[in-house]
Amino acid sequence: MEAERPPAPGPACGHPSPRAAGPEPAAAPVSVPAPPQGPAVGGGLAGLQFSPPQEPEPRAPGTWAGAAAGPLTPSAHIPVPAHRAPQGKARLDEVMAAAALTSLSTSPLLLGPPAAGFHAEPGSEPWSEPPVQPPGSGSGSGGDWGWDLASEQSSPPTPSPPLPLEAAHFLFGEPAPRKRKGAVQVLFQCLWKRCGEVLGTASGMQRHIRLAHLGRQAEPEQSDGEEDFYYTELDIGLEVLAGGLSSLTSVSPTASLPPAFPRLELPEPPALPSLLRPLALSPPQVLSSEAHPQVCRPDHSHQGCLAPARLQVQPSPAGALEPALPSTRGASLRKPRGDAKKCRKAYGVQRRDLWCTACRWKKACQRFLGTTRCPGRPGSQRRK
DNA sequence: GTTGCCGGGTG
DNA sequence: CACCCGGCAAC
Repeated sequence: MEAERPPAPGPACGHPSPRAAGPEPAAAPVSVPAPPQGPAVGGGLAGLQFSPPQEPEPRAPGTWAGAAAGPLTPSAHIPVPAHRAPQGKARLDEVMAAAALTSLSTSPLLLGPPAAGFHAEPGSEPWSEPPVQPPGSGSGSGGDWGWDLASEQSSPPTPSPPLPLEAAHFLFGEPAPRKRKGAVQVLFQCLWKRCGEVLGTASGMQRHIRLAHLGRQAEPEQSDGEEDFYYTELDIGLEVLAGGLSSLTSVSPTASLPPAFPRLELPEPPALPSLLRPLALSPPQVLSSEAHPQVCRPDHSHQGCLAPARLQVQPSPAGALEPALPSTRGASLRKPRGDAKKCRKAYGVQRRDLWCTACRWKKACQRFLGTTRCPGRPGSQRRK
C-alpha cells in the first residue's frame, strides 16, 4: 500500500461526461458536469478526451503538480551533453532545452522511431518520481491515491487533452525535467488540438498553454496545473531511438509502476523533427495520433484515457473507431473491453484496496482507462 | 477460466 | 448517495 505510493495520478474521468468529443479548442465552455464527489476515483486523468480545451477545467492539477513541484526528484537531469552539470533545476530547463534542441537537430534518428521509442520505459520512469515525492505531500495512501480528492474538487470533467499518460509524467517534469537513464532529452509538446508547439521547458510550455490556449495569464505559480494536461513530454532517448526501444518496454507489473497510470508515453513520431524549433512548430500528426484516440474520453482525467497497457496507444481498433463511429457499436455492443489492464490485474485481487473505486465497485475502471466507450456511453445497452 | 463492468440491489 | 455484487460478454 503505501509502500509504493502511487504517483499522483489522476485517473480521470470519474464520470462520464456528456461531451464526448470536443471538436475544437474553442468549443463551448461547457461547464462540465462534475461529479461532486466521486469515488476516489472520481477524477482522473484518463485520457481523456481531447476535446475542446477551451475552458477546461483541470482536474486536479494542483495536486499532482503540487506534489511534483516540491523537491522533486529528479532523476537527474537531462541527458544533455555531458558537460552540463545538473545544478539548478530551475535553470536546467533552459539549459536542457537548448541542449535538447541542439541534439535533436542533429540526430536523425529521432525522426524515425519515435513511436516505438517512447514506449520504452514504462514502469520505470514516470513512476519513479512519485515515490520520491516530497515528504510534505503526505501519503496518499489509504486506499486511493491522494489525487482523488483533488481531482474531484478541482474539476471534474475537463476537457483534457489527449493523452493521459503523458500527463502523468510530465506533470512531474515540470519542476524538474527528468531524463532517461541513458541519454535523453526532454521536450514538451503542446497537445492542443491544432497547436503542437514544442518547447524545451515545461514552464515555457505551461506559459504557452496558459497564454495561447487557456487564455489566462496567471503566473505559473498560480496555475493549478491545468496546463499539464495540454502538453506532453517528449523523451528523446538517443539510445533508445537508435534501436533499443523495444526492449525498454518491459514493464514490471509489480509495484513499482504506476499504480494509477501505467500508461507510458505516447507516440510522438513526427514531432521530433520539429523539436528543433523551440517554439512554434507545426503540429504534426503526432497530435492526431494521440489525440484522436482519446477523443473519446470526456472526463479527463488525464490519466485517464490512456490505458496503461495501451502502449500502442491508438492502435486499438476499437478505441480508435469508437470516437469515430460510435454508432456502429454504440448501441448494441457492450464495449470493446479495454485492452489495458485494470486495477484488478494491476494490483491483484488481494490488493483490492489499491484499486480505484470504480474497480472496487465493479464498475468501469477509471484509473486505467483503456479503450472504453466514449461516445455517449451506451452503457445500457448491455441487454441484460 | 479470467477479466471488465453493466445493471441493479442494498444500506 | 456510497457501496456492493450477480451475471454477462469479451477475452
